[in-house]
Amino acid sequence: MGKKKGPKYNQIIDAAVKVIASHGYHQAQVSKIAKEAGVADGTIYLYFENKEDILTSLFKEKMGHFVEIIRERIASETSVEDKLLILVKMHFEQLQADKHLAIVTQLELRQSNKDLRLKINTIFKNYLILLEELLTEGKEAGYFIADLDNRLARQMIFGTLDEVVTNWVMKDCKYDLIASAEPVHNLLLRAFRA
Amino acid sequence: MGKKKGPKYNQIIDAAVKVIASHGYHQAQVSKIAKEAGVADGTIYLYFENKEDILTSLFKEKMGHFVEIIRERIASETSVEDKLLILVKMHFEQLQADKHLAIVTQLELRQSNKDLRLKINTIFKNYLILLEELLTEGKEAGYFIADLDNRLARQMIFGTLDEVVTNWVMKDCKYDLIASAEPVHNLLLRAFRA
Amino acid sequence: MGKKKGPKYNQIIDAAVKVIASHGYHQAQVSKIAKEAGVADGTIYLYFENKEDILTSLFKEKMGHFVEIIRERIASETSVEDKLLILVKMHFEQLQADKHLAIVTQLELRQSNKDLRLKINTIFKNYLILLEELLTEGKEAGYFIADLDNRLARQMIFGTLDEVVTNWVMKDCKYDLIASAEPVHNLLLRAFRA
Amino acid sequence: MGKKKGPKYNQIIDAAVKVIASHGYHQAQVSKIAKEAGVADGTIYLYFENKEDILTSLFKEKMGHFVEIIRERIASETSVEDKLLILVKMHFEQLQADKHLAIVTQLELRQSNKDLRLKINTIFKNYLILLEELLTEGKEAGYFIADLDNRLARQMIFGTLDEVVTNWVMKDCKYDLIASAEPVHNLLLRAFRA
DNA sequence: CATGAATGAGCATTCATTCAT
DNA sequence: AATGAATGAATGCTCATTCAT
Repeated sequence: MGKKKGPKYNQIIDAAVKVIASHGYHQAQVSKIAKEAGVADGTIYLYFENKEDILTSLFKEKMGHFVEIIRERIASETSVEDKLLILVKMHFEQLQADKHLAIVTQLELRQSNKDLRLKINTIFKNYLILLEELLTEGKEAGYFIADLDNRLARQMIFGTLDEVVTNWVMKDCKYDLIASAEPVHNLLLRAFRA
Repeated sequence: MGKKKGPKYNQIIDAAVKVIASHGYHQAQVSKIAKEAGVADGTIYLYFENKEDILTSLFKEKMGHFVEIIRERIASETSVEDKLLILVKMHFEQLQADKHLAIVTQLELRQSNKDLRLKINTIFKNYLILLEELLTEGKEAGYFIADLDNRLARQMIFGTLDEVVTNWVMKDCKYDLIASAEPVHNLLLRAFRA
Repeated sequence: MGKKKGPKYNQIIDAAVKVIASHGYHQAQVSKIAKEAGVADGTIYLYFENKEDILTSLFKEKMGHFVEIIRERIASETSVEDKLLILVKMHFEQLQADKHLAIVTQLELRQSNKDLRLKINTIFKNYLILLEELLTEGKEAGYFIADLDNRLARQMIFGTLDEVVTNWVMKDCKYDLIASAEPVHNLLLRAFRA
Repeated sequence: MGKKKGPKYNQIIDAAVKVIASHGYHQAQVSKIAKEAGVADGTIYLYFENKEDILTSLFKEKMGHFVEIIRERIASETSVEDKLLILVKMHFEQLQADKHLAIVTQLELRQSNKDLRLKINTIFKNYLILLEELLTEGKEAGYFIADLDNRLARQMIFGTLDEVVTNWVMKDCKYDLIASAEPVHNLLLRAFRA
């Protein structure tokens, strides 16, 4: 069981996103996802351990590269300030690019049980590491205040971005999220700048 | 049905907090709450419409005054900066004072369905209003930058505080949350200060 | 318990008829009957053994004299044919006179469990005895065919009257039931007349 | 849901008849029916929408053809009198042939709520239509009195047959019901014959 | 690989009845 | 006598998961 790969693996994940986004987490039964994916209920279990595994995998597949993409794009920048701007922009861009996914990750998946949420947090660890690297780099370069508490600053960045996105999703994604990137970036810089 | 009042009303709510905190949202059956409260299952329904009503009431009773208390305490301060410090401190204090409640509000209740979460958000509206008042006051007094975007700043404050508390809860509340109040306050002030 | 008499006894029975007629058998909770009667739930149990006892008593009180009244009125007639006409007329009259009661006895009370219905049948026994007496009298007087099977004839009379009344109730009692008395009487006589 | 077909569909209906007949309507829990049918509780819901659907289907399956069978058998007769005799005989025969079913339809199913009973009545409508056709035919052929009221006559036939069967069921089906067909037929004919 | 029929544990809620006041 | 708050047993239905085909 749980043999990943094969085209059905992605079919099922995409079906899950679609079903959860349109019916909500609690109405996303395995049979509904199977139907949407065009496979039999049992087939799901050839690709995933159990229902929770679909959701965790969904998160990994869709958000796993999230950090890598940002990290790569940032590498070519020299200034920490620009790096942070890129990060904020890309965070917003990636979620605005797939509104179904935004609904799923910001609202629906948070209704999952604690275990699932813990696994999701694991995936975020790389994001947190990236944030701390950025903060350290900023401090070492003398751009950020020397005694900035990395954990706190990281929580401020992530908390702010997450709250901004969640508010946007709750307003039905009907305004331009990316337009908020620069103002948010400015506010964060003001907080951290030496 | 749903005649609030009577000591049992509070007994049941306290039992719900305890049961949810120790068993988790999805393992908090009505019968378990009743047993913990020392009443019969049916008695629950003399005080609450249904299970969701227990949770909404729990939130209203425990968090409803949250904002009022902060607002009153803040009224006696003159400086906006001090007001914000009080707010951050009290936010942390109230949650650290009842760790069970912190677990319930930061982790467990967020697993509830969309309807319940919408009701919970309604209760938060007053908090957001208070935050915006504070921001406006700060701008008018010339303490905060004149073109500060209220919505963004409010999202930064709430997002940061919420993320800080959630991280603390996920680390089993084992360090002093209140100690973070001043550093958080400093960071926020840096971001907003003219 | 079950001490009959006292004005509340009748209050409760009348309330039961009203509640059952307007809300239906399955929505006639004891608490609803108590409220309608203007007494506390517990008071019901000072006058009745249990819920079933309310219904049986209701039937006894309202239908118990049914047969006696008919029997008395019939006594003064000499012809069996006229006696049967009186019986049919009075059967229809008594039910048309209290439509609430007609709904309760023809439709709602038949949803009760088998035990209750058996008790109700006991009350009807006197009616069946009266019918058989009439049939025997008719046969002895030579009006009715000599080899008329009393049981069958009794079932025909009761089955027909009951079906006619039930159809009338199901049509919302909106036509004149008593007008059917003579035609029904004629048909029955044709069947039995020597 | 509710995909009729498959042997289990009939297994479940037969189990329902058996369970209701032996335990009574109010003690016929879904789990009891499932156990009797030799399937899991959940399997019931692959074949029926809900519990009420089991009972309605039971009635349709077992009584739905009742009228058709009588109608077909009657078609080959020429005399109205013989047709009526066939009808009475077959009515009794079909119920005597399955005593469990007789108990269920004459006693238990009448305890069901109004909705279910309305659905049951719909099924009976064809029976009433058949009766009226027979009466009209008899009048046109000059066998029955010209001014016979169809509705009344129909109520007399149905009321009588139903009462005869119900009495038989309440006497535990311990005498021969079919033996009553001819006497009942004679009585009815006497009532209607010109 | 794929199917989908079958499984069966799990739970919120109602309401007749009691009994301390 | 009268109250009404408290009781707690009882049950239809869902849905993640399995396994024979």
